[in-house]
Amino acid sequence: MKYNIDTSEKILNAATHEFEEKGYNGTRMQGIANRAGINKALLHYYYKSKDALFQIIIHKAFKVFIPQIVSVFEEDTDLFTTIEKFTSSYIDVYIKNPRVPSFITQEINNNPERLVNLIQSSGVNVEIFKNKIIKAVKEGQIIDIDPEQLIVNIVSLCLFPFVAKPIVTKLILRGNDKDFDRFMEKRKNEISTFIIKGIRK
Amino acid sequence: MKYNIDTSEKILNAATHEFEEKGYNGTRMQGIANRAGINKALLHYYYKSKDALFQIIIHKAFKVFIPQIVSVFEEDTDLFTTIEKFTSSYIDVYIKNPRVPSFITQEINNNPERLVNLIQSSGVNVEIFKNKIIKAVKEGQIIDIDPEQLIVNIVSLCLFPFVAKPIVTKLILRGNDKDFDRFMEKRKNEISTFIIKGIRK
DNA sequence: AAACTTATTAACCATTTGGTTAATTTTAAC
DNA sequence: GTTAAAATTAACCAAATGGTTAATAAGTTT
Repeated sequence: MKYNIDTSEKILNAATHEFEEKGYNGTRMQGIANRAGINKALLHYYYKSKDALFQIIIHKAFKVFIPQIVSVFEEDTDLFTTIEKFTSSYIDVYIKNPRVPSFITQEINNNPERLVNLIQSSGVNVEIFKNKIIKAVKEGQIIDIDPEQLIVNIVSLCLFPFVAKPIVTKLILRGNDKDFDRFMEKRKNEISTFIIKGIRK
Repeated sequence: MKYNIDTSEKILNAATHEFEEKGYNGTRMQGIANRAGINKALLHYYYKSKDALFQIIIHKAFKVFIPQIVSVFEEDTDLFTTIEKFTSSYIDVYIKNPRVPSFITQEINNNPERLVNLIQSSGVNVEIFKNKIIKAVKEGQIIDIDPEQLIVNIVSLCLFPFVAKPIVTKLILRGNDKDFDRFMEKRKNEISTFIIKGIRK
């Protein structure tokens, strides 16, 4: 026997929660151990250091989420369909993993370099999407919009609500977590209409 | 003489930078002292504790930025003009204070309650804006859009690029800080066109 | 310039924190 | 059932960190 897989998973789950909630600097190894119901020494027995554990978790997060989105870019469909599919599946991923955007946002501040490298090395290629937009402009299908502005628009509309979840929930919706979920579920389908109407000629 | 105003400001500046860059948990009192070119004991002589210092800084940030935006809501202009003015001045504030959105975003994660209270007590009232949207829908000026979705759209489009600045700069623009500034300067004027086209009947 | 207040510092302290050691219990192998 | 490997723990450690103390330097007042 080499490493109890059950304990290993328990730790990884606990650590993921802690890091997502409190960020790297706010997370304590003791806190992870407590949450996993184990001893701090055992934690270090399974994972060398806090940093090593964090690396694994952030890598895992990207391995899971990025590919689903990339595949949408690469499909050979028209721009409108791409936008519809992208927004819908992008929001859907985060409805199921609502703490991830904040986690990533925190990481942007702490270590921008690492994050950029991670995304790049995970095969995201914005150029394909850019070209699709440029083509649509040339063909007169959409208005003359800067492809970079449009991409930022799309990503902003999908991601920001998750990053600012408490503000959206309490200040704008004046509700609770359930109201937020409903709001995002509705958004998942509506957002592409808004975007497409904003660029269609 | 009670407290050297110069030293006091030096500390506040240093602390603001540190907190903005590293977040509450990542910031060290020694780091602030170093940056201010003083001794750690003097830091505590001027500001009771790390938390007290942080409170002052986050309050100050809100006192400065919120009122400018609220005033736009309250003006008695039509919806389209309101959107134009809001997006333009909102983005402009952050072009001049680009680290603030990340700072606030970190605070959302650490202490959502405090942030929501702070915003509410600083007089932001979304209802005025909501009503303006509802009225525009009724009068057939814009399509039948959920006012909450529209507000989130507007805020997302303005704020998210700042929160994800490194990603936008390196991954989408494939440039540097200057490219980002140019991008946002252009965005300041273009974004309202996109929004209004997206809702106009 | 003496007396007093304010500003600044070096040295110190208690607690927290990531990480280690060495011993103990559990599991698997023979 | 004995032995070896793996899993788990209690106790410990050094460095970092927020904060304090007590002494000194710089200004003000009279």
